[in-house]
Amino acid sequence: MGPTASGKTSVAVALAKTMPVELISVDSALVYQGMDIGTAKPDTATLAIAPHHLIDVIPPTEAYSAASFRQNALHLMTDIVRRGKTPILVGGTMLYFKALENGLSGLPEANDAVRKTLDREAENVGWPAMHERLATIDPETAERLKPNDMQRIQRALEVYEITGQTMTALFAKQTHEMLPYHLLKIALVPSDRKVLHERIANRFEQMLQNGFIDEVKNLRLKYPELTAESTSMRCVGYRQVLEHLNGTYDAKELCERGIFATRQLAKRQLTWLRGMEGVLDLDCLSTDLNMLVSNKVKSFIRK
RNA sequence: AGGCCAAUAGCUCAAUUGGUAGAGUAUCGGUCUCCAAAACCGAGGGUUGGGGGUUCGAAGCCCUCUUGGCCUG
Repeated sequence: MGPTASGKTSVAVALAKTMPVELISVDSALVYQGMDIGTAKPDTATLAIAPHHLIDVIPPTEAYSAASFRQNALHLMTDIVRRGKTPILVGGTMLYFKALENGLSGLPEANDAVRKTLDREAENVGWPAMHERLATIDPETAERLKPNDMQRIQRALEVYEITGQTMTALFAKQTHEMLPYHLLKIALVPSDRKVLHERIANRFEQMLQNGFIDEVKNLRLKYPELTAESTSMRCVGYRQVLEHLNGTYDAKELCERGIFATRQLAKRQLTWLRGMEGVLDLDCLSTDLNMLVSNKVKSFIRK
């Protein structure tokens, strides 16, 4: 685990070269086909040497989710273990890690039609009013949600709409199933945030030079139904490129905003990592990082 | 060289025109159970370009300096 631009891929590839492991990507953006430059997806040469599961699994017009990830990852892990290898989960989508480890309480899956209906209602009355409505249905959930937290209010209402039961009731019912694996949790965190910020800036500028804007243009041509609201187009960088293409701001501002958005992403990822139990923190700026990780993993596998 | 205009938070800009400086954004911190590279919440930050003056009181008036822009020569 680690924030964006912490060097997870290179560590994972180094591991894959020297150990009987298989890599599973834990990344909500790498799942999209055709989104390569802006997601800093490992290139084909790298993927040939060190294959990653769960990369390029859906077109950008579709939506992935924590639940899909958990399901896919569990199947893959079973297969990998059967082949006598150790699964290595590499990525920065912390909700996916959490969903994998703790399960998801058997809530109903997302329902596009229900969400659209709720969206339309909210457009008229506003989310605070929807929040008030949730308070009459499921006061406990409403209590922990802010009136503007549209995504979670919508989810809570959606759950009720589909099952007729409140989220609170469903949480109480379901005991989380244990994950049948021993986990070694390693986080790559920077000892100096400034250095990570520099890396982020350099990497984003590089992406622009490598044709990031053209990548987005081509995606729009190939999938005319893509909009700014599409889950895939809400990814860091893609959103900003779209806004730039729509004329909201110039190239210089695109670069700035892309960097800001990436820094904010990294910050949120670090917040997750700080709150996680039993995580081994390693400095991603350390020069012998590969060796450090490799030693930890080796001794873990031996055990 | 002379004239005019501007200078306020890291950045872009407000301040009923003399009553004691606020927004957006950035930064920092946090929340997170099927969109999570998402969505949301909170915090810090300015001796108002420098110096002097007028006034009970100056971001706003006067003088001067500095910097930037425009105009004339």
